[in-house]
Amino acid sequence: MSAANLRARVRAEMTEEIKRVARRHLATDGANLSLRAVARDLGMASSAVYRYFASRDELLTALIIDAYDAVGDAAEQAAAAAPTPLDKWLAACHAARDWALANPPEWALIYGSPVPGYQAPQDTVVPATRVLLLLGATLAEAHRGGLVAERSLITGGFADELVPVAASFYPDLPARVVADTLAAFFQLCGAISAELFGQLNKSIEQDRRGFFEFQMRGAANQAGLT
Amino acid sequence: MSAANLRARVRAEMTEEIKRVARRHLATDGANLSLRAVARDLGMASSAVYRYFASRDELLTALIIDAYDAVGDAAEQAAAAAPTPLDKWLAACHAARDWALANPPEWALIYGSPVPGYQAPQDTVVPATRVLLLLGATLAEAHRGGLVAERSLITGGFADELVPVAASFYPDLPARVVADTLAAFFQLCGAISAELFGQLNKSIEQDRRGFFEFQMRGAANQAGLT
DNA sequence: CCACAACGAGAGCAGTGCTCTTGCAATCTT
DNA sequence: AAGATTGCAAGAGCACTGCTCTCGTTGTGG
Repeated sequence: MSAANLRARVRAEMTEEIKRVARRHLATDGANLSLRAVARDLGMASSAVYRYFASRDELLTALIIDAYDAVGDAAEQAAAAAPTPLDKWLAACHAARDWALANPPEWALIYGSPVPGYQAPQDTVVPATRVLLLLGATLAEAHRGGLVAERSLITGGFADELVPVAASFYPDLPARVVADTLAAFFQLCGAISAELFGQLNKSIEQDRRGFFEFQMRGAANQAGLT
Repeated sequence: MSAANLRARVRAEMTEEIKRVARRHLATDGANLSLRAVARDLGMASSAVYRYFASRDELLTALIIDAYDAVGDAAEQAAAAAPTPLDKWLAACHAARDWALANPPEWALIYGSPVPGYQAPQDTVVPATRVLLLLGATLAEAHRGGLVAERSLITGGFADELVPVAASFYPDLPARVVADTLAAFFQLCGAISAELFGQLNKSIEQDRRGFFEFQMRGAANQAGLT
């Protein structure tokens, strides 16, 4: 049955090869990468690429899902290797930052401004939440272990909206901690994007990692994790 | 001498008109707006636009500077009308968010992923720092009034890098507060971008403003401002 | 063995940023 | 006021883009 697999195998390899070259082009062209340029690099006609991806957006979607999974993998592995919840927290944050620094255009693709005219399909929402869920799981573990300090209750309607959404993942987590998880995740994204997109242009050159950890310790502290 | 002003006046109006139409196109096309489409909307040849902006990037730069100034104005005015430092802080944050919600593509232009191939010229750095400087000034004022709580000293080389940069703006502000100002600014950007770019897609629908204020109060609290 | 589906290549369409040339109107100089 | 100069708008054109269609070819399942 090797003959039966030939086409499928070649197709899979070709798909991966296209994505690899597209990732390379992402570095220079950003979100508006040129399908023709990718095809040219592969020595094939541009129309042939459409046998593998129905449109440029579909190729972008594949890259986006891969990126979400890559940063999710990195963060989860780093967290798994750390002993305490706070260590897991910091390890996950650093892993996300390290991945972003190693793959800037892909970070921009998933956490930067949305590509104009591109509508993210449903396939992307699950991988997109992995890092957030990891932070939440870390906080939930710490909460079960009594490591999350109590703080003032939150006021406002957003807590009532947030709890039912989080209930399926962390049934026993108070609304305040859920809100802090989401806030911390946004802070993580903000810190990495700011560094990556040049917001702290010349203010900190050397110890950017230290400043990042300062911020993430602040986020953990704000959530009550010590 | 009205004749002498005619050309200059028409040119200024035309420049403003081009930017206005370009801003409108920004909403649909994002950063890769079409100069030809802008020209078409204005009823002129695409080549004529090049009399006003040497390239698409130069037009983008003009829009970026305008956007920085607009959000800076909004935040400064809001802060000026507030009594206490914490009120100023929250007012500035809400003003920035309100502006972003009213002008999403322009927010994406300045705080989203950088436009591929676009190198921000030097003209943009001063207006880009206005909101950050406003947060710093608010904290500095609170610090002079003894309203900033003392916290643990920061460790790491980033403090030594940060202080000389901040010294020209806030001579008497401790390194810890400077670091918290920068962190808070990143948190502000992260919170707005996350909301705007769809990160909290379906988790909070109604009280997004409340959740934003929750985050910004957290940032202020983290900086020691109560 | 053969029908069929998958595939690659090429031409073609409408659109893009940008340049160059051409003609015209406004401004400055004498 | 006449002439020189400059600013401006328009059009053609180049190289590029995403995408579609058609046409041979080649691997695959019945």
